[in-house]
Amino acid sequence: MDSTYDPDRIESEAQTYWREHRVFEVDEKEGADKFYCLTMFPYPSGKLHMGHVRVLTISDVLARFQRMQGRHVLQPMGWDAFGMPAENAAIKNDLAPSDWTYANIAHMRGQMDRLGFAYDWSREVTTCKPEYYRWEQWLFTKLFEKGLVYRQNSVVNWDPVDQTVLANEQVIDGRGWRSGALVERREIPQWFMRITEYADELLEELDTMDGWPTSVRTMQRNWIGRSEGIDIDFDVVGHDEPLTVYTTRPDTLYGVTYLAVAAEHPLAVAAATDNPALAEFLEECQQTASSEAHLETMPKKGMPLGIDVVHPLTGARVPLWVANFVLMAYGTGAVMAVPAHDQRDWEFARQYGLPITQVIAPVGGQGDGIDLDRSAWTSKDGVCVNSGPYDGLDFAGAFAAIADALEKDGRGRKRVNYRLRDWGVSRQRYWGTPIPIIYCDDCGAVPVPEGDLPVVLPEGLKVTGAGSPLTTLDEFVNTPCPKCGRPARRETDTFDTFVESSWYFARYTSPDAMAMVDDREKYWMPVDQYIGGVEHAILHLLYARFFQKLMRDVGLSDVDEPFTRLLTQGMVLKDGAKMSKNKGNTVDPQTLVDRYGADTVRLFMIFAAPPEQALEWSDDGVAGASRFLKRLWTAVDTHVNESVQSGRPSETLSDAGKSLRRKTHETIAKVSDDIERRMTFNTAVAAVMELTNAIGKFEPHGQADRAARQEALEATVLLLSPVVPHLAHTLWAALGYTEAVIDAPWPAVDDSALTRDDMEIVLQVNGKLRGRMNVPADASKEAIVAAAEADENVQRFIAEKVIRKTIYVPGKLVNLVV
RNA sequence: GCCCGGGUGGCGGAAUUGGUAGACGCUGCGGACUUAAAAUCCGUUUUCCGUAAGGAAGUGUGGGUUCAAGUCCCACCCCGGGCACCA
Repeated sequence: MDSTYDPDRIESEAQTYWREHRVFEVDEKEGADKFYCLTMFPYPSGKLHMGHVRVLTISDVLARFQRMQGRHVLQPMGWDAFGMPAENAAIKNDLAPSDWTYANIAHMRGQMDRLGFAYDWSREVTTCKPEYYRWEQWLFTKLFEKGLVYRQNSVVNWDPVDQTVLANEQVIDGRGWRSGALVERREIPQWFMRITEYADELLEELDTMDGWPTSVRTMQRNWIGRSEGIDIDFDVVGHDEPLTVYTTRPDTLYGVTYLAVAAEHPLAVAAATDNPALAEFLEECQQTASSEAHLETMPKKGMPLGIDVVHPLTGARVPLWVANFVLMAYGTGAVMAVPAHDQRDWEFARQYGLPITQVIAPVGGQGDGIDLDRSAWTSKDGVCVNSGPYDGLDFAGAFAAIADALEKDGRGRKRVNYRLRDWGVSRQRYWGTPIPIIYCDDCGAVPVPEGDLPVVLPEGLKVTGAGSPLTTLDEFVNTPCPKCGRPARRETDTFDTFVESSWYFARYTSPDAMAMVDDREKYWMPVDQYIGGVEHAILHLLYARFFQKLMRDVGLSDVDEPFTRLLTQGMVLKDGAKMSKNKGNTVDPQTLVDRYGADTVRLFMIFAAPPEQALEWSDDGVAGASRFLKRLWTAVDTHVNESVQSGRPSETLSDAGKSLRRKTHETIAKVSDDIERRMTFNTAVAAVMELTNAIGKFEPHGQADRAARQEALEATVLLLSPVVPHLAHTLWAALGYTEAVIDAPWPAVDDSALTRDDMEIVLQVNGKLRGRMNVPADASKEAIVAAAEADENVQRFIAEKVIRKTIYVPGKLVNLVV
C-alpha cells in the first residue's frame, strides 16, 4: 500500500468498485431479512448543504451497518421537487421552474455520489414528473368518491398590492415580503382532506409506536388534541337561531360573563350594518396575518355588539362581543368566556372592565393562592361555588351534572373534539401537482376520470409573482366536462407539496408500477428506519401516517403505520445559529470534500455530536477528523510492512497483547450497542479512536502479539466502515483480504477476551472521593471493605470517627458514612 | 401565547439503571524533528490553594430528596424547533 493517505484516489476506486458491481441495487429476495432504511428526501434547492450531508450520512451509516448485520438493505433516494423556491428562483433569474429544478437535481445527485452514499439509484423518484404525481391525482379522485375530500371556504393571506396569496413565510411583520403592503385575511374556496376522520386511529397508535422518540409522539398527541366537552346553545335576544359554543369546562358555566364571536360571524356582520364604529373594527380585524403564532401573540381587541345572549341555566343575560382572536374557520366561530378561570378571558375582561365571577374554589374553603385580581385560577382541582344546585361538586361531578341538565333541556350535547383540523391541500401556485378537478356549470365539481390522468402540468411557463400562470393559460383551463361534455373549466390550484412527500416512501418499493404501488410494496413496507429533521416532527410525519392509512383503505397496502423506527436529527449550526443563506453563515460541503475527501466530512458529521442534537460546525474539527484517518492509515501501513498476520492470537500473548485483545473486544461490544440500540454514533467513533490510540502505543513481542494487532486493526476497519467506507475498502485489502469489505460481516465479540484479573474500586467517605484501589476480580465484599478502611487517605477522614454505614456497590465503589 | 427539546471546561461533546464529572476530539501552552516553515510525534490543559502529597469549589439559577444528584422532585431564567401556505 502507499505510505500516504490519498483520499481522492481511494474514494474514486471504491466508488468505481461499488458502481461496477451494482452492490446497492436490491430486488425482492424472498426469505431474506429485509431492512428498509430511508432518509427524508431533499428539496432540490441548488446544492447540498451541511444539513443534507448530516442526515444523509446518518442514514448511510445505519444502512451500511444493517448490511453488515446480514440484512437485505434498501436505501433509496429521490427528490421533493415541487415547491415555492423554484418559483422564486424563476422570477429572480427569468427562467422556468422546471429547468431550475432539473439542473439542481443533476448537480445534487453528483454531489451525493461523491460522498459515497449507498443508494439504489434504480429506484429514484422525482415528484414533479407526471409518472409520479399522476398516482396522487388518482388517489384524490378515489377519495372524492369516498367522500374523504371536500371543498370549503378557508382563510389565506392576501397581498392587496401584488394581488396574490402569500405563504406564512412571505408575511413579514404583517406585511407582504415583496410589496410591503399590509396583509389581509381573505376567504376563498379550497379543497380539504378529511384527516379528522382518522384522528382517533392516528392518536391511539402513538401509544404503541415505541420505535419513535417520545417527544415526537407527545407533540403529535398534543397536536391532535382530543378533548371531551359540550356544545352549549345560548339563545340570542332578538334572534331565532341560538349561538352554539364548545367548551371543555362546563363546570365553569355559572362563571360566564360574556360571549365572543369572530369578526366574520353573521351576528357581527349584521350588527355592523348600522354601526360604523363596529364596521370599522371588523375591517381592522381583517388586516392581520393568519398564522396561529401571530394570532396568539397579537394584542387582544374586541367590541360589544349591543346584543345579549341568555345563559342556558340561569336565564341571566350576558353581553355578546366580537373579538379579533376568535376565528370563524375553527369550531362555531364563537366562544363563551369565563374570566375567573381562563387566563385569556381574564385578560380580556380586565382590559374592557367586564365582570369576573369566581365559580370554582379549592376544596376546603376559598383563598389558598387564589387572587383573581392578579390572574385567573385555571386548575380543575376544585369544587363549584356560586353555581346554584351544583355547588360543592368537583370537576367530574359538575361536568356530568351540567351536561345532563343541558341535554335534558335540549340546550347541550356532549362531544369529543379535536384540535386537529382537516388538511387544506389547495395552493394558488403554479409549480405543483394540478388538482384533478373540472368545474362544470351544470355538473359542479367533477373529478378527472382515471383514463384522462395524469393532468399534466404545462412545464416551461413564466412566473411573475402575481398569481399562477395556469389561470391565464386557456388551453389548460378550457376543457369539456367529463360528465356532460359541455365546456367547463379546469381547477388551476395545485396540491400542497406535503401531498407528494406523504407517499414517496411507498413509491420507492415499486417506482415503475403502472399503479400507485404494486405487490413489491408488501415486501418492503413498512420502512424499518426513517431519518430526518426534527422540524418535521408534526406536519410531514402526521400527513405521511394519514396517507398510509388512506392507501391501506383503498386496498393498496396491508400496513397501518409507515415508519417503524424514527430518528430525528438536529440541525447544523454555526456560531450558535442555524446554517442558512439568510444568515450568511453557510459552509459549502463541496469545498471540504475537495480538500479532505468524503470520508473526513462523513467522519466529522458523525463524531461532532449525537445525531439527535444540534451540531456546532467547526473547521478545526474537520481537520482533526482528517488527522485521525491519516493516523489510522499509518497504523495499518506500519503493521503490514512488518507482516500481515491472520488467524486468532494464541495463548502466548504478552500482558500488553492480552490487554489489547480485551480493548479490541470491549470496543466491538460498545460500538455495536452504540449504533444499534443507543444510536449515539459519536461515542461509537470515540471508542474506535481509543482503540486506535491503544494500537499506536502497542509494541508487539512475537507472532502472537502481531496477530493481536492484526485483529485490532481489522476490528477498527470493520467498525468504522459504515462511517468511512472508502478508507475501509482500501485498508481491508491492505490487511490481506481479497473479498471487498462491503461484503464483510460485522465483527463478533469474543467473550473470553473480556475477562479481567483485577478491578478498580473507588473509595468514598460521606460520598466524597478519597481514593482508589485495585483488588482481585474475585475478592469478597468483606475483604474489599476491610481494604477500603485500611487505605491511607481514607484513614485520614475516618480516624476517630464512628462508621455508621458502609455501602458497597459491587465492582465499583465503597462509601463509608461517618 | 401554546406544544416539544436543550443548557456540563477556552470550544464540540462524554458520563448507558442515582454511584469516579470532563471519555474522545478541537484549541491553547511547552518540547522533539527541521537551515526554516508546514506536516508529524511527545507532554500538558475545569478553576482556586499547595513545592508536593493532597485539599476546596464546580454541570443555567434558587430550593428539596438521598449515604451519594449532571442524572430524581419543586420553582424560575435563558436558548432552539414547531404552530397547519418554508420544506
